[in-house]
This record gives sequence, C-alpha cells and structure tokens, in this order.
Amino acid sequence: MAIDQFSRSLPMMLYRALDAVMPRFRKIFNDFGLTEQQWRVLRVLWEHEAMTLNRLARQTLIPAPSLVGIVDRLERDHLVTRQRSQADRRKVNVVLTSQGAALEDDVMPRVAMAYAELKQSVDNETWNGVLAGLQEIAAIEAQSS
Amino acid sequence: MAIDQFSRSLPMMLYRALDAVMPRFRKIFNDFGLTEQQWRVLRVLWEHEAMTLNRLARQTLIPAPSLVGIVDRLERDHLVTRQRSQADRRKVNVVLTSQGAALEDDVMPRVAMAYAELKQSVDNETWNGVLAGLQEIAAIEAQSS
DNA sequence: GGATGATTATTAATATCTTAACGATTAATA
DNA sequence: TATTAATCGTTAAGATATTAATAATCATCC
Repeated sequence: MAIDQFSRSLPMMLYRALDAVMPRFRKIFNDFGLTEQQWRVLRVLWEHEAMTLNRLARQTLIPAPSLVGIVDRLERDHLVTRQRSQADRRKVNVVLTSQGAALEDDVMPRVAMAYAELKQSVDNETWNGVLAGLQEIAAIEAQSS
Repeated sequence: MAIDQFSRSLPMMLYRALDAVMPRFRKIFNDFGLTEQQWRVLRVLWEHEAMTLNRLARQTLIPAPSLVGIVDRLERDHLVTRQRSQADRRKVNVVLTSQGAALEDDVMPRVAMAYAELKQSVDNETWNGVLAGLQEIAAIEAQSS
C-alpha cells in the first residue's frame, strides 16, 4: 500500500492524539457550562480583551461561519458583546463582559493543572519534538491548486 | 502563564497541523462526491470487506452515533449495505457493495499521490519523529476519573 | 464621482460532533 | 429460570464544521 497502514497515517495519528488528549479538558469546560470552542474564544479574549471576528477566527482556528453562532451563544450567556467598529463599519469587535472576564480566574487554574498533568505523562524530549515537528507541518503552504 | 502560549499548546498545534494537511485530501474526496468520514469508512472497508458498526467506529475514529448517519448516507448512495448478524442479532455488519468496492481503484491512487507529496514536503526525520511522538501521546490512558 | 472589485460578517444547507438516553438482544447470576 | 447486568445499534438535542452564497461596506481606478 502506498499509504502503509491507514491507521498510522499522519492524519489519523493526529486525530488519535486529539482523542486521547481532549476529553480531560472538555470535562473541565463542561463544569463551567462551556463548550470547547467557547473556551477557545474566551481563552483568546482573556489575552486580548477584544478582537475582530475575523482575527478571532484565525486565532481560535474556528471557521468564521461557525464563529458567528458561537459568539451568538456567548452573547446570549452574557460573556461577550458585539461592538460594530466605528472606523470600518464592516468589522465587528467581540468584547469580553465583566462576567466573561471574571471567568478566567475560575477556569484557567484547572485547565493549567490538567495541561501540566498531560505534559508530565509524556517524555519531555518527545513532547518538545512533537511540538517542533507539528510546527513544521503546520507551516506547509496550503498548496493552492 | 502555565500554558505558555495558547497558540502553541499541544491541542492547538494538533488542530493547526490538521488544518494544514487535510484540505488537499478533502478536495479529492469532493471530486468523488465523498465527505472525509465517508472516505474513512470506505478506506477501512476496502481492507476488510465488512465490519461491525462498533468496530468500524473504532477503526475510523468516528463516534458511533455519527457513524449511524454516515452509513445511512453511504447506503443511500449504494456504496455499502447493512446486514444484521445471524450469530448475534444485536450486531450489524456494514458491507461494501460492488459499486463501493469499485470506487477504490479511482480514489486510492489520487489520495496516495497527495499523501506522497505531503510526505515529501516535510523533512524525513521530522516526519518519522512526529509519527512516533503522536503514537506515544495517543497511548496515554484516557485517565478515567 | 460612479462602476468595479475586494473585505467583513452573515445566512443557508448539509453533514458531523458531543453527550445522554433508549430499545432490543444477549450474558451473567441468583 | 426469572432477574439483573452488559452490549449493540440507534435516536435525540444542541453545537459545530464545511462549502457556497449574500448584503453591507470599503477601496480603487478611470
């Protein structure tokens, strides 16, 4: 087979790693009534306060059409607000509410601890090697045509 | 920050790598009217002819509830069939139709070529290192509690 | 300065994910 | 053997992905 074993192909190994890693985090998110992508949006806003929907999409790796609904529900839950840009009225800034900002102190410690545990369960050299390798793979151009 | 940069966390790097790698394959799938997970099901069946829905879920990394609908649509398109097991009537075997089997010769070459191109665009040592590292990460127990 | 072309957010349609629950069947057990 | 527990496929409900298209706004260019 050109692609030796399907199960060991790069894409499947990437999915498999995510399946092994994400459940522990999702449990934490659920404890706070958050979905994974809601968490991602908040995680970025906790660092940047506010951000255009497009930039938010890039930072969170969430496709813009999905982000629209996600921000809708975050707005419904009073965690963020939409603010139309004055300079360029096409742009919409997603802004943290005080409630959304306050959530950071509750969620981040638990996530940080889970992340530390995860890191400890993997050999340190392997960990760094994977991150570096993924960086290289992620840098491959989208190979237009 | 305990989790240095969010963008460089392991989960985000995994997602980023997938975003860089998968579009080229999805274009091929679309050329044959297949979705990514329909492809995954066929890819496994091309090697095993038939398989229980549960085992198929594990092999494809597709959650069982999702797989139900995916098999529904593959059945609608006359690519697979459901066959209730005689030995254990709880089980359902998903079986390739001749049409589904025939698709292999059309799809596999193009996917294999895209995969080869992908592999070539990454340093060989990096490639193997990432696969080995992902294997180790994927092996982490689901950490029950 | 108005037609043309790009950007930004959004909607639409279909497919899939996530979590929980349920019905049918089989296995285990008292 | 009647009951209880486990397994298998499935349904349900809400959230998200994927791809294409659209309305509003902005930039450009002649």
